[in-house]
Amino acid sequence: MTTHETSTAPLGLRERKKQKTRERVRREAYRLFTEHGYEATTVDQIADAAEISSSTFFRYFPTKEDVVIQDEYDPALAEAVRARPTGEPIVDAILGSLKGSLGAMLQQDRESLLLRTRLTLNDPALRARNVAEQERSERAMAEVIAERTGREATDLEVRCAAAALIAVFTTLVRHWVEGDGKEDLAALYERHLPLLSRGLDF
Amino acid sequence: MTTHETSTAPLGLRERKKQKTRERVRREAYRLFTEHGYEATTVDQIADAAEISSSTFFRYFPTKEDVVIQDEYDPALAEAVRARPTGEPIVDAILGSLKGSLGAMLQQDRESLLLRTRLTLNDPALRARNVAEQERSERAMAEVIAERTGREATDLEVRCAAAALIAVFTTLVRHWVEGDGKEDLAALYERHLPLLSRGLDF
DNA sequence: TCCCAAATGGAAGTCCACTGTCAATATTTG
DNA sequence: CAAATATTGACAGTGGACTTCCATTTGGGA
Repeated sequence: MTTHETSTAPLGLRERKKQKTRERVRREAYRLFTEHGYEATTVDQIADAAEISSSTFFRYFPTKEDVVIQDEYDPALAEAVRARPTGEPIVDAILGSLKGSLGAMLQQDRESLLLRTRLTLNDPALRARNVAEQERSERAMAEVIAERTGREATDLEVRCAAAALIAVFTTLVRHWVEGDGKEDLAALYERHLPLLSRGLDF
Repeated sequence: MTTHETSTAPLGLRERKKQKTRERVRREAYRLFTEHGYEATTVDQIADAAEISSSTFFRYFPTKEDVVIQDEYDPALAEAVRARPTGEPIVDAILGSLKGSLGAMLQQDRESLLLRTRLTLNDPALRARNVAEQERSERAMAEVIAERTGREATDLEVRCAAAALIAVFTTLVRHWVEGDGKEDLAALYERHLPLLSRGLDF
């Protein structure tokens, strides 16, 4: 499940239409982006494909960049980790979470994750956006670690740990994408995350 | 020393002038960027400040982004690590390098590093560029680790380690910049890098 | 059913990065 | 010094993201 349903009143026709349009625009945008690249695709083309005017496009998305979402798996991960017992080491807690609902989530969104990641990894213009997301992930992770250890989230040690964790995540996802998603992402985590808990023995 | 002097024939007036101009443009660009931000500064303004026409600007720099240099400390680090004894664990090797010429280099470029880092950290448009640099750093680091351990640089384990290292570097530099460079960067490395070698004990 | 507010399309317009051309000027070379 | 060559400025584009405005359409409530 990708979208957070806000507890839902019957939702009139108008709203439903808007939602449809929003989805359609995104779908077409992604299609064009993967076909021709992000930069090479103009807003006009997206608008045409989605059968709206370009002014309407900007009513839905403040900028072209905003079409590219990022439904934050890492914050979701942070959330999942929160549910784990406090004594458990952080790496174990993460791996534990992956076996639960989070793993299912990953499987479900596999296609779209693959697509989006490939885009943000390859298209320079999208990277900036991605970096911002990554920072949020780092902060979220730092907060979880802080909660679990009674330290401050701003503690340099904690920030470093969070950064290292997210960096490994990213590396694994990148590897996974490079292999067209054929490998099992969860297995990659299980195999390589312990590197950080046992220490770099190089 | 920031620029690599190519072994130098007497270098005519024409060349000397070009070099001057190049420097002037960059200097003015940086000044304007820090004053008003990267996006908010137009090429015309830079050209005016540097007293050239905007067409000349583009003769010197293919794109506006290209004005922002990045003299790659991390690859330099990789180089320094190469000089260390092979048996030494990677983290120790890095810390060892910092005490040598690399440390001096950091001190020397302190101001400009501070300036540039602040820029690339705060200005979304510059991040993309930065990310590319970071990837190069990761690859360079991965290669060093590979050399020292007889593994492949493409080994996932190696890539993860390199990514984690660079991530911690970045975190430390960011912290350093946030504190206006008042702390001792080398000391930060010494204090926090061991986190990775002893393992995340959270 | 009728009216209002919201959503849309269309067109014209702004801003800025970047390109192409050409004539003027500066440097080099012989 | 003169001819050849390189560098520059001025100027007029182009393309694409984003804005503004207004007339039209559409959905929702009375």
